[in-house]
Amino acid sequence: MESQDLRKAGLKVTLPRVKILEILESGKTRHFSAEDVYKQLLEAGEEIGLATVYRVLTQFETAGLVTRHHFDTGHSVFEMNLGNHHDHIVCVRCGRVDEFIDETIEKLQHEISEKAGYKMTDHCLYIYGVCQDCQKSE
Amino acid sequence: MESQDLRKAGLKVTLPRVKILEILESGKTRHFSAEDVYKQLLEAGEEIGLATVYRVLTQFETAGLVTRHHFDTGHSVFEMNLGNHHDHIVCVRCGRVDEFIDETIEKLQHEISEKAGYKMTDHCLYIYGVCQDCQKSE
DNA sequence: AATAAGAATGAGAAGCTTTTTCATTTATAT
DNA sequence: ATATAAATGAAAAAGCTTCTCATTCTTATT
Repeated sequence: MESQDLRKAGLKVTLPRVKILEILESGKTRHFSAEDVYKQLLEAGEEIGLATVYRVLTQFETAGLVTRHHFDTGHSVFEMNLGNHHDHIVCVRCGRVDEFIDETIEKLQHEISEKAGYKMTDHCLYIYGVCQDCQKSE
Repeated sequence: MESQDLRKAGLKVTLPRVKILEILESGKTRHFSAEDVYKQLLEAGEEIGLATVYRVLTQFETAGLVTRHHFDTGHSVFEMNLGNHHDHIVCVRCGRVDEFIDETIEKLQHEISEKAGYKMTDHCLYIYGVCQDCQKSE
């Protein structure tokens, strides 16, 4: 039950928060802009304001439920935290996002951090490019 | 002479472009927001509009003279390309930025792009951590 | 169940960074 | 010197995100 997640995060169980959590967990996609979430809410007949969507997503981020990615496409993208780390490859034309994981790169990052004297806390690797579909329609 | 760089890039040699290039090359800092550049121009007594700063920086980016970084701070940061591509390791405490380059990672990124069907245009790898100084003063 | 207190929400305004518009100015080739 | 196409400045607009504030809802307490 999602309401437990909300309670654990110290958030009251309200309709907007439950609905947004449902969408994020629905699994249709994994990466949502605030606008994406807002549209899905409208389609589902829920009259929830965009401001609330942003507020709730920010709260979810603070609570560690979602991660916010700052892609170069100009808007933020939110993603449920499912515990499995991965990096992103983003289409600069259509905004499509794919995921990948490369163990070699992961290891190298730790080595690099050590060499530089840093205690690594996080990292993000974004590859930008033109996806297959967008290459066709050039 | 900077004007040669501009000509090579197919850009007319205009006062705004020369002045902005000078600032970027001044070496006081390596990372500038558009606002940073704009302020330095004002301090230098140059009446150059912010719109022009953005335009010129974007042109410089297209021309390969500068690289644009989308940090999580909400605005873009520009940096002169000195021919040496590198990635960034950022201290989450003090904001210190170090640079590094790892050829293996570079190669792997290209391979990953191909596998995913993308034509890679760019990438950015940020490692976040606590730098040596900040680890001491914990 | 009813109530009180505080938190959450919606709608719109506002804030920021960045881009666009358009009349005017400027660089460059002739 | 002149024509022409590009560049510029100022202001408006765009796009994403946050803030304000009156209203509504959740939750703990009667």
